[in-house]
Amino acid sequence: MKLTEARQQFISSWGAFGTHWGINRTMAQIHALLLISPDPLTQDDMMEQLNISRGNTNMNIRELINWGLVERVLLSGERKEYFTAEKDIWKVVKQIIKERKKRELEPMLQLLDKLEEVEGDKRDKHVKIFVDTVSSIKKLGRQADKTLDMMIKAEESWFLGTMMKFFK
Amino acid sequence: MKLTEARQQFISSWGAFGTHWGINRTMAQIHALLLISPDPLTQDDMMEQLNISRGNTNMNIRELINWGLVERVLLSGERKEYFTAEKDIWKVVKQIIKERKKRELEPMLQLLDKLEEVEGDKRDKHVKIFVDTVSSIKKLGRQADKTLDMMIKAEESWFLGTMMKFFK
DNA sequence: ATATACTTTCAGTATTTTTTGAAAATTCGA
DNA sequence: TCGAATTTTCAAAAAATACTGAAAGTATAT
Repeated sequence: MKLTEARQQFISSWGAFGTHWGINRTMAQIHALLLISPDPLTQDDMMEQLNISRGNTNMNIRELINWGLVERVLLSGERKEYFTAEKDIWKVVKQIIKERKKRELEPMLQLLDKLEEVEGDKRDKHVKIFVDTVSSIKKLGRQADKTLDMMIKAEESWFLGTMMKFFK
Repeated sequence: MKLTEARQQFISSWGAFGTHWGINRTMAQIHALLLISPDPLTQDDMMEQLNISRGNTNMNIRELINWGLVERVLLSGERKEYFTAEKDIWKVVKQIIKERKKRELEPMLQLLDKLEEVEGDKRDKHVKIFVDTVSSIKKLGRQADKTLDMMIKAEESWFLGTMMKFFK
């Protein structure tokens, strides 16, 4: 397979993959493009390579910056802004975990704390199953939260090495 | 907080949560409703409690069954079909991991295998970064695949217990 | 100061996804 | 075998989401 075709496939699959995980196609594609670009790109480069409008490009770059996956680079002597993505995949994964944990897991745990305090007699089976369900989700959620914290702090080598032995 | 309100909040947040993870709102809400229902429900029960149409209910129940999260129950002497969800959250999580792994991670790894074999000279920096990116995603993906396999096989007690010690 | 190069915004439009509801299909008891 | 109860399907409608492009905003060089 030629590089051009392979790049095309990579970008388009990364986009499709993203949509299964609640990330919009364009954002994932811009990220993919930057991952496989040896040098920083401008907005115009991305517009051209992905066939998308200026507005769309701009919005999604900003979003990627908010997620901590892309950053602005200033090239000396250049007026234009350039963008680049973190290339270390382990760091990328950790960053995504960090953000999703903050945006989704933590608020969910807070809600569950509130819901667990529902009024009512646990002898009522509706109350019982509600409280039991909420408690058990909370328990697992808290464990996940801790585990992910550790992953965020871990080095790839430590993580892969130890996990491998651990899980044989 | 009253049970009715708490249930409402639980269902609606579970739905919103789902949409952040590529699961449609109704499917997540039906699942939530079944999780906190002590007894099996009929389609009509769900339609009424969630205010959704028959078609929508039917389609999403089927989808939940495909995901292995809900099953049909036959109540003796009843013509109608009843449905119930697995209540053990650890099992639910394992089932979701299993399905997403099969549907998404595995096909992704297959694609990466193909893309890694791109033609071209690695002294070309475009070829080099492409191959390096694909390889490193593949490496991490394979590790995730193995780790998730272990989780799927593990018991909750083993998992939580050992993970806790492991991660202090 | 002004012109120019570049970036950001956002109302309107397009696309995709989800939902509806009525018709068709199926199941089951009599 | 018939017919009522129930489930399934799917074309059309609605809702949600994403994208465009032109105008407004900013920064920089001269």
